[in-house]
Amino acid sequence: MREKIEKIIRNAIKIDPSEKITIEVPGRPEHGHFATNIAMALASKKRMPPRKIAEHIVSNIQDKEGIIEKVEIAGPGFINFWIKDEAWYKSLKLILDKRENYGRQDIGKGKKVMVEFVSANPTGPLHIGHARGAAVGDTLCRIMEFTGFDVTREFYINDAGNQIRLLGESIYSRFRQFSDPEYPFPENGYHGEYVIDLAKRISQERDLSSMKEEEAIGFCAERGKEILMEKIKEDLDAFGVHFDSWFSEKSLYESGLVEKAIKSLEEKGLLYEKDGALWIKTSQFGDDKDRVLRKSDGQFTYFASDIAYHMNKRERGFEQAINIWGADHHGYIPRLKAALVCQGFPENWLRILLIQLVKLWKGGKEVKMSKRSGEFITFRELMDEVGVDAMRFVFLTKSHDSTLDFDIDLVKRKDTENPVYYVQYAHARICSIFRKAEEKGVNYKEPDLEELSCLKLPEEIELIRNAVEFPYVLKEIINNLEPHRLTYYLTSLASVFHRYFNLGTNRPENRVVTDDPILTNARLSLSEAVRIVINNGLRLLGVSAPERM
RNA sequence: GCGCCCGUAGCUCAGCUGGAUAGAGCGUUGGACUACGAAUCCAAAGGUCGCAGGUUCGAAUCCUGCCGGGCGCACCA
Repeated sequence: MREKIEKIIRNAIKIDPSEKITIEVPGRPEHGHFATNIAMALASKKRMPPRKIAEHIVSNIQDKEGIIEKVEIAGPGFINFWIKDEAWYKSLKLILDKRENYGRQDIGKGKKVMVEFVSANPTGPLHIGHARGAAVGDTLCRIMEFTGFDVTREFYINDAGNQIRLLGESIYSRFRQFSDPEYPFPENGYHGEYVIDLAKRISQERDLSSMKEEEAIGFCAERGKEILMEKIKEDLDAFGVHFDSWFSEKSLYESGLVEKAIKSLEEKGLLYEKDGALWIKTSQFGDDKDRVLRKSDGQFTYFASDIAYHMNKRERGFEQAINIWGADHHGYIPRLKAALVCQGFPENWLRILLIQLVKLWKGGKEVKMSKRSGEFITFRELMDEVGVDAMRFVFLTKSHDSTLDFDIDLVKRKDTENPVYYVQYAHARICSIFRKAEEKGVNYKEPDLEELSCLKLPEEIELIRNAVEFPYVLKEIINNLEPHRLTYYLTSLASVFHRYFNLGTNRPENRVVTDDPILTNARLSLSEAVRIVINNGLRLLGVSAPERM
């Protein structure tokens, strides 16, 4: 619908094709179904009063398809459009025809995109911050797939640094403490309960006491990492997040990709040696200063492997990379981007979405968490306590760049405080209407356009208008990488439906199921269309759409 | 000190990239079912959009400077 109006405007006045025309849904009904400010936007460029431009546009409008009921110029120069009911009925029919594919678009045109997210260190269980990243990342992926992108979900495993060594030391120390409580624990070791569990499990699998200390620590590190990765996979699986690929940092070293990356940078003259270390000239490309790739002790830094990793992403044919990171990594962005741009990567090849921190509340108090101190509530515990649907939905009700208060007691409540039930209830309610109709002997069938024309209530047109916004909402989400808009949209669609439904509470003639078979069928069609959109939307959120609650 | 994010109703947050009278949920007050499901709906009350300038026909939105809060500023990962 928007596209059609835009086309009509472009045909009515000469506009630079690059000029953007914003078409919005006005907040007040007397301003029409759609409005544009194009006349005001062009006023200064054309040196003409906006109302004059608007008049020019309006008088040149050619409505070949006959979708426009009325056009008005209002206020300083807005052009307001009213759409004919018939055009709305056609849109409604389109939803019914496309069903689970309604909203599917080819914005991406098959573009190969890698979305890397969660990427938690395998040194402990996932926590609530990871959960937020998982929810946002996975929903973004689902929406991108639905809009024509070829998406790969990847989890980057940081298994190369000394944190894995530290994990091994922590496990080994716990093992020794079983027999010798005085055995020292590593200074920055991992204190969580899970380390003790790992020590128990690993010592049952293998006789650690017969091994040399070094060997035992190495074994604990390797095995501990494996077990934790399994748990991470299980948790994500239960959350409905399935990665296509798990990429090990260690493998970058083993396959020589880090060396190769360094060599390539060297050939481009981007490296130099200073104080026994190898540096990269990122400061010339937007970073605060140059960075070390190889320390004076000969070890590569994490940054080196990260550069190699992103070069490898591109070599694997990805035309775009999206990384979803915790906000505490923001300082790292300029250097990574600089390192890629300096070797000729397109400016926006890598896009990074920062997810702000989550504050966990329980019993009216903030729960402070730290992996080192071992005081935390795990992702798994939360998921078991509040449920996947509520969790995924709540994480997407806030913009990703705003910190989020996650109140367990609140999210757990299965009542009106929880927006996920509001949307799910609308879905269940529609299913219930269909059950009721069947009980009454109504046979619902696909409507033709003619029949839909009995939908005359303003609330009915309003409902169609809201439902057909769905594809546009998805488009906006993709353009801005703001998946949280979907929950707002669904909540508002559910609201419009609930209001419509309640028209029938005291007035049977306004119910969906009435004595008039044609009207009933048309209203069932409308309800079905709403159900389809809610169902498609919830699917993209990874939230279930129950038929009963 | 420098950088990034946030500051909107009592609370938690949206605000369609500069538009018309700033929205939702919760909370408060008052209403609507012998039922197409009340997990819903209707109504009321509640705002100097952190502060001060600037840009223009027009600013919660863009720019500058302050003030608060969070997070970063390694030859760690």
